[in-house]
Amino acid sequence: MAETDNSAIDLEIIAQGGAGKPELRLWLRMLSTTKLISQEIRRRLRAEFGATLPQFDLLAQLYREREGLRLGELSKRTMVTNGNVTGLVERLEADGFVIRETPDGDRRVTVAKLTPRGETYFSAMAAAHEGWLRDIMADVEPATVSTLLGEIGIVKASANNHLSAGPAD
Amino acid sequence: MAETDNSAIDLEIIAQGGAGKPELRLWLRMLSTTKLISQEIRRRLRAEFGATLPQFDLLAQLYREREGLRLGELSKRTMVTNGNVTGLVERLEADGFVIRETPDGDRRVTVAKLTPRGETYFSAMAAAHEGWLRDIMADVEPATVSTLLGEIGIVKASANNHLSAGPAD
DNA sequence: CGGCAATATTTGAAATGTCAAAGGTTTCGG
DNA sequence: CCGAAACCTTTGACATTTCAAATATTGCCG
Repeated sequence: MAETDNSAIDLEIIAQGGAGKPELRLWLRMLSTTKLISQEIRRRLRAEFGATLPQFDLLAQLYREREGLRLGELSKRTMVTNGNVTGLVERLEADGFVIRETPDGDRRVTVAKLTPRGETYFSAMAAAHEGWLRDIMADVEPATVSTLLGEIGIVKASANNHLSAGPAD
Repeated sequence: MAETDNSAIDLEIIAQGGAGKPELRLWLRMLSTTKLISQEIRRRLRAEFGATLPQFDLLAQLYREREGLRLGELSKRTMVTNGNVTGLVERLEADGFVIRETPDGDRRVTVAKLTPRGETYFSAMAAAHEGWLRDIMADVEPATVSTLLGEIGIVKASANNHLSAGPAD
């Protein structure tokens, strides 16, 4: 069961002793790796900026679209449910990083956009965030990073084609 | 705005799919892929078994250790915080899938173990779960699965070696 | 013009997630 | 033994998460 991994923190134990089905093993390894890195990023975001990961994600989307985004669009891009976006934007607005406004044309819609303060705040976080990732992946060869980017893309495409709800964007 | 404006210079590309630093792109792709598959698994677990993903994870650990596990050990293996394990086990116990007991030797400890009903329940879920994964990854070549397993292992090892808290024990 | 389906967001209940602080229980040094 | 340190779990405050139901608004069709 020991392969190249001695970590005690390891979801992969679910698989039958490491001899299990390859797809299952791959999934468990992806999941535990992502969880590990997420927790590290979250820890640093919290310690250095007092922010959470979902907040960072949401701000990142708004940073790309200076005109702002409708909440439904934010929901799709961040892969967060509608109801969740409401609460996230509420808290970010309370902190002064975001403002909500309803366009004249369609009063069903709420558009969120960054405030100047939000832009400054996110800029600092983004720079740090990128450095953290280079640090975390410091032992991974550039060629491996490149290969992984493509192969994980294949996995993502496959998953997208086999959703019970039908392919989503 | 003239002189001391160095805040938002080359960060436009952050969080974007097209260009930018390879490590960042890889991370974002890993994250979105994992999120996508997690959501699919969660949907099916809920629809077919009325279970949640964290519950499934926890039961999987107990299934492998028929003698039961201390809550702290469960916390490490599932990568869930201590406080969270308490609530998870509480709900699973209320549903009759798990029992808690305190060993005679050390009354600080709580050990959780599967009930017979819990074993039956988990067996069924595990079988289905494995099938779902083969389905979701149906378009990924076996050779790619194998390559990915190794390369993601490298990423995980690198992350583990660069945790701000020091390597996870 | 009236009504109804489609669209967009909010709300509410329940579960999960974090961290920090508080509770008991051992264990060990003096 | 006694008291302090170490250990294990629970609790509490908050944020995030999902789904489903409720609201609100628009657009279209008859």
